[in-house]
Amino acid sequence: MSRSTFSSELDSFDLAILRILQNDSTTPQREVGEQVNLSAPSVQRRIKRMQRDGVIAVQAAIVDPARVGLPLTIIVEIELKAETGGKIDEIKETFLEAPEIQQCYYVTGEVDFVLIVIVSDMAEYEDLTQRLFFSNHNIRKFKTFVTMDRTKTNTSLNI
Amino acid sequence: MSRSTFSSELDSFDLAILRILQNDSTTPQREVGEQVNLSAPSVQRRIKRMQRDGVIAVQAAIVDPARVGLPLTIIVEIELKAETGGKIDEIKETFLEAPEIQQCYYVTGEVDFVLIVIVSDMAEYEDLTQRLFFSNHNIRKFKTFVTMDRTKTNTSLNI
DNA sequence: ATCTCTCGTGCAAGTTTGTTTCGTTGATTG
DNA sequence: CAATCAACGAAACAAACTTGCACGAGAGAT
Repeated sequence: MSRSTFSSELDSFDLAILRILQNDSTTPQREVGEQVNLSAPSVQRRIKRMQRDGVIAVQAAIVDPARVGLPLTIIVEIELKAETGGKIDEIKETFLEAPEIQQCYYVTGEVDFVLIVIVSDMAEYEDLTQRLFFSNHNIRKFKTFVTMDRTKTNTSLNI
Repeated sequence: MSRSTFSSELDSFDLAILRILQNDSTTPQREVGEQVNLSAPSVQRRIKRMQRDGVIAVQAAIVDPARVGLPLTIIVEIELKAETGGKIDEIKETFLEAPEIQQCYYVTGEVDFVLIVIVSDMAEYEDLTQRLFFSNHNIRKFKTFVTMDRTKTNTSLNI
């Protein structure tokens, strides 16, 4: 089995390694190697390359928000004003800077952005809406969905 | 500084450790210790406990979906039929089992579920809608938002 | 076909990190 | 005040990571 000439291409070994690490990144390289039939150094070189190339974005500890005082997950749909053309990047930047906004998607359809916000209580969310939504003249309106249950919050992909 | 008598409570050391690990879980315990003013064994004991107690859900490699052949992120809003009361758990189970569904939130408001789906192309998404949405008689309707840009897909919390 | 260049590999040695042990300290309680 | 308990750090130890090196397979050129 051989690697493509493009360094950014992944072969079946790389995918097998990713399948393991996206479920548990603490798995020792030796054990990963055993599962994919590769030596530990080889596994390490592949991981290093995938980190360098951005295939692996980060290795992170995923924290349960309810256990650190952030029991409220809120999904927000944002609709911009029609004439808001060149200000998209500006709005994205605003959302990127807000630590309460965990995820932000720029979407097609009836709305323009979908946000996932994680806060400690409704007061904090109200404060956020004042700072980021009501005071932003490019936002026509927004809709709030309070989540009752975080049924599934995976980080792994179907690879 | 002391720990509460409840083993599941977190003190400021624990939070400091989490702040580091949720951004980079490969940080050596020794280095974490230096940053929070604790010895490496102490850091380790706290990490172990937080893993055991579920404060740290998993440590995972976060993979860029576009780099592994999954360039399409789709957000789906699902509205159930009114009489669908006791079948919520059944529907949740369906979503939990589907590997293309990365996230699922059960929400209040105009819709009942918000899903984040990651697939390779529209054909795969259409297939998913047939299998999970159209064939499910508890679903009244669903709305699809195709994302143009994954502006922010953090896993870290504002702690 | 043969040569050569490149790339990835495994092994082994060396380095760093993670883990366990053990004695001490400080706070709490009887 | 003594006993108890929980958490700590230093040191010893085990495991994992990292690096250097030589080998072998595949690609391209002659």
